[in-house]
Amino acid sequence: MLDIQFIRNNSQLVSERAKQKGYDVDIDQLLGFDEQKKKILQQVEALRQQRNALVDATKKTKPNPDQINQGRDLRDKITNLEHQLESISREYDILLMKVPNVFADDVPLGGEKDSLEITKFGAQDTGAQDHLDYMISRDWVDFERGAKVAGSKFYFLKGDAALLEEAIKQYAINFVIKKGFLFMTVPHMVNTKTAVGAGFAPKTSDDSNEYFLENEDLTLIGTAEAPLTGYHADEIIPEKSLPLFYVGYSPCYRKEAGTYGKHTRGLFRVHQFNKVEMYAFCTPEQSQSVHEKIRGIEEELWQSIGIPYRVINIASGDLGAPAFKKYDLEYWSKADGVYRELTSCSNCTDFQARNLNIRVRRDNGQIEMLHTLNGTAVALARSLIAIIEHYQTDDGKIRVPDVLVPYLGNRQVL
RNA sequence: GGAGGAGUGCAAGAGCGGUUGAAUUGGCUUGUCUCGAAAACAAGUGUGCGUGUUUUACGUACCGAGGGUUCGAAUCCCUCCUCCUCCGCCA
Repeated sequence: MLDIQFIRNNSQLVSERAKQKGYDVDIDQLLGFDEQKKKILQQVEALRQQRNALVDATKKTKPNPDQINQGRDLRDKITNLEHQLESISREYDILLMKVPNVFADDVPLGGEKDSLEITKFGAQDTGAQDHLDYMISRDWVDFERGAKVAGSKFYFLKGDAALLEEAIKQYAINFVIKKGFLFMTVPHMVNTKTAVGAGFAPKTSDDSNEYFLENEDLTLIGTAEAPLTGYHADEIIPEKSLPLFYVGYSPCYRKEAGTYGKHTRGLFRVHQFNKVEMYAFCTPEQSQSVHEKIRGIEEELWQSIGIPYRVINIASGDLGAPAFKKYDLEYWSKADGVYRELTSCSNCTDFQARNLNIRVRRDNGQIEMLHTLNGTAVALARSLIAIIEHYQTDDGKIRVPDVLVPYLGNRQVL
């Protein structure tokens, strides 16, 4: 969520940015609730003050009947006002949670097509066999049996494809560790507080991309970003220990309902995939450079694997609620002759941090919200697509990218 | 899953209806002392919200979470969560 103080002082901007992100929120109504809430709170506190004074006066002696009656009267008034406060607070909270983060000045306005290309790597060759056809021909993937045991868009990876996935994972984790990130495994389910705090839809929402567990306050994670965001919830971190860099590995579960019209062939959009995710906690003044650093790691990593790509600065309408700025790295599909999303990194500024109460204690003792950032190192299913499209040999094999050779028992070809 | 115990400030740990925002000890910060350090001594040391002459101040809330009882709750009652011990089960 945003800081109410910030919304009070910048209501025009917040309202405009929300619209440009494609969110419909009534800032004036929110500020109205804010005013009412404040007014009632002041009344409640004045009454509490009276009550405390009364109690104070009767500390040494037993209260007389008159004082007890006064106390009863105060109690009833306070209870009554507290109920009012509670109901207004509820509406206020709902509205406040709906306000999306603002975004950076250099974020292009508009929708998916308005995202701006920033940089490009490698050639835009064509003529590769489609990954799904190829993998089926090698008996590397089985969607039919995936559907049998779970449902459509579930799959088994088999043989060398599964080994290749493990190799990419190991390579990526080691790559990112060398950049100063601490490797962690994470819970694959999170409670509602954590899920919503990280910016994911709650169970009550009907357009959620998440899987929920019956009779439990648990959501299957769609990304390790969720547990990693919650890792430092309700903590105050000393300034000198920031920035903190973590890299998590986890499966990602996504319903992907209502993805009609989106590219869904093969492994590109599935209900479950594995991902190596970078995460950072830092001070507000560090977050821009940390964002560039994470983007730089993604580029370096994918260059080292030898996959052509471009980086785009995501347009406002595609940013989502938490992101202040987002880069996507899109690999060049040699089979289809288009760029497609491979990784993504976002600066969420203090939006997630405020939800989960994650703060920094400055060297001078001051306390404020810190900033959080996340970025994909490798999303394994899509990584397989990219490699299989770009490393097909003339005799129908897959040449192993040089950097992955040590992770495949020194095999050069699969 | 069953039985029992416990959750208090940075940490350990007291308090079990009013004098407790919270004893005591340790940690940390500052000061005295010292060439410096240690030791000793002294003082300080939470967070949110609101008000204000917005650096000193005042009010209010917070003792796992949420409800309740009461004139008054860290203290009593209820529900939930977490941790520990024992039993069961199990990779």
